[in-house]
Amino acid sequence: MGATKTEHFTDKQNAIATLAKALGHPARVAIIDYLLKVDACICSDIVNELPLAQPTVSQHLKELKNAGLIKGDIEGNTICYCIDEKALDKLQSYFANISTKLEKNKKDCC
Amino acid sequence: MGATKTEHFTDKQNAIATLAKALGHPARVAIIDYLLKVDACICSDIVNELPLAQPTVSQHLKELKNAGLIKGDIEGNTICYCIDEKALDKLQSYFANISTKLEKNKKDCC
DNA sequence: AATCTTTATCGTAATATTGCAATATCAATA
DNA sequence: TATTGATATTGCAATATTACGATAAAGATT
Repeated sequence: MGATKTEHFTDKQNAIATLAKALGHPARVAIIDYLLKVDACICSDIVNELPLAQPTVSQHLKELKNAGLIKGDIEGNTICYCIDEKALDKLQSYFANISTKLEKNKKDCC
Repeated sequence: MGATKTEHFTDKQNAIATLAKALGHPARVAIIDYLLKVDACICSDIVNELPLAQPTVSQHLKELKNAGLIKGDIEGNTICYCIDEKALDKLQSYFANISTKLEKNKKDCC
């Protein structure tokens, strides 16, 4: 085996898992951090910013894009990547919701 | 290769990546969902709840525990797993912070 | 003590991820 | 049009993840 059994879970669970997985690598977290920092959508000095070879960075960008966390527009011979707010909003509200529930329950086991 | 180059990233980036990675599988999202739903720290009917074999569930629980997302206490011959608020708070504030920054920048590229 | 119940571990097969060198692509510029 | 610069793709090696059957461990029950 080795393949995730996605079909047995709800769409929502799969959606969160996909987004979380995309952020499950420090390089990809670093890319998001960088895109937030340079508040214009500066393109890929990302390669210079990261301690990884260009093909590796390109691959990480692709994964972030597939997951919907970033979008990229061609702009001449470079590409302008930027954060896709929708995906991050989804994550934000997911965790905010969890925090609310945890606050309410306030059980003291474990 | 194939091993993540964690040493090149910041502690914070690695910390977020570790937590996100732990949620990067629908079964583990489902486990968190379940622990939230049963508002007592009910133990492992989790196995019955999930479409996976017991050793597989046990492995997923171990990963959530290693990442710090859940904690488990032995209680007789069963184990009481429950959500570790600290980790979820960390995620919640990470994404809340991102949302705030996105709100502020409101750039319209891409 | 023998058995049951619950959970963990081991071993292993299938598959996915990570990383990079080499190469391709393609728009801009000389 | 030949070259440069930015990005993507291919191919491959190393490693990690996912899943589960078999088995182990250990408290509870008979």
